[in-house]
Amino acid sequence: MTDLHDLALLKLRLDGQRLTTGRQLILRTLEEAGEPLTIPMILSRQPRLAQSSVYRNLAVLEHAGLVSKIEMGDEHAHYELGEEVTHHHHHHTVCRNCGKVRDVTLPDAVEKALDRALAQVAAETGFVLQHHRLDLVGTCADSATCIPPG
Amino acid sequence: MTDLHDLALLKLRLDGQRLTTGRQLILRTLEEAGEPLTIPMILSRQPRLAQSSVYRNLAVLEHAGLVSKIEMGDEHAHYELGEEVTHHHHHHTVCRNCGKVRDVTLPDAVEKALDRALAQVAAETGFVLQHHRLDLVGTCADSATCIPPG
DNA sequence: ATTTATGCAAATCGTTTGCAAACCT
DNA sequence: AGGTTTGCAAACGATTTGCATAAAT
Repeated sequence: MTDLHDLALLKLRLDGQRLTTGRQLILRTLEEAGEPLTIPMILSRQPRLAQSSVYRNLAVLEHAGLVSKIEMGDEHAHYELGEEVTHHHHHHTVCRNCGKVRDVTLPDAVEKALDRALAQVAAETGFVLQHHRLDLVGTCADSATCIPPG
Repeated sequence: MTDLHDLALLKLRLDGQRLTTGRQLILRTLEEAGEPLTIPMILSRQPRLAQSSVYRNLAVLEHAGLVSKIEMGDEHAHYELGEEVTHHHHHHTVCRNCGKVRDVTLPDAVEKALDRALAQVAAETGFVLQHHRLDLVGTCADSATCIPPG
């Protein structure tokens, strides 16, 4: 895996953006977490960061393709390093009880068959397919750690 | 297809709820639309309805399994008749330009293979899978009717 | 010196809620 | 007469924005 700092520098430059201290800190926080984080989670791990700057910087990082935003209805959106950074195509499980979002990977054969079927359906309707999102909705395995927020 | 009124009466009764005029009107509006509607769309089609009552009633109808809510990040949520009402298993295309949400159906074989793969993945991680959501993200075919909101 | 980023506080906007009046599929 | 639903207006909460200050990977 390419060094995150260098890749970030490159991708931000392509967008005419700088790799500031705050942006680096956000990227490192997401990298270390290894799972999707909400903004309150990022802020609690990095109290020096200002909330509004995190919102703004995540938008910049998302636009540069470094971060991907996972929106799950009403609660806080989750953020993680983008697939171009992690080289890891995946989907998400979402716990309806505690709200936790985790990465899951499908067998390659299934993913390919799905891609083909979606391209086919899109072609039939004329829809211009850019990508798809697949979420597994259910509840956590371990009720000891599955505690609703608030 | 069972008559919507009777099915609604039944399902709401099971939830200890009444089928009021407003709830009927919402259900008929969704039925006639034949596609997912946002609350502003429902209100513009039925100006007699009060916004807060529509929010409350959609929550009641969703709980009774008559309506399903489609949440797409920041914008208004979309609502449509539930699959138990329409007997029509499907997913959604979402236009990144105009925000429109449309129903799409996958070939049965693909859907079954996907179900199997997801059950397998869930079993491996212990996640208790209830259902999945699959969205095709892209842009509308017809640029003449694909106009961003606002 | 100039441009861009930051941090605070205020504004936005979809949605929810309190409460008194209306309803009674 | 009793419990539910409605409609209005106010509250909520995640996110965005205005503006003056501070950096400047």
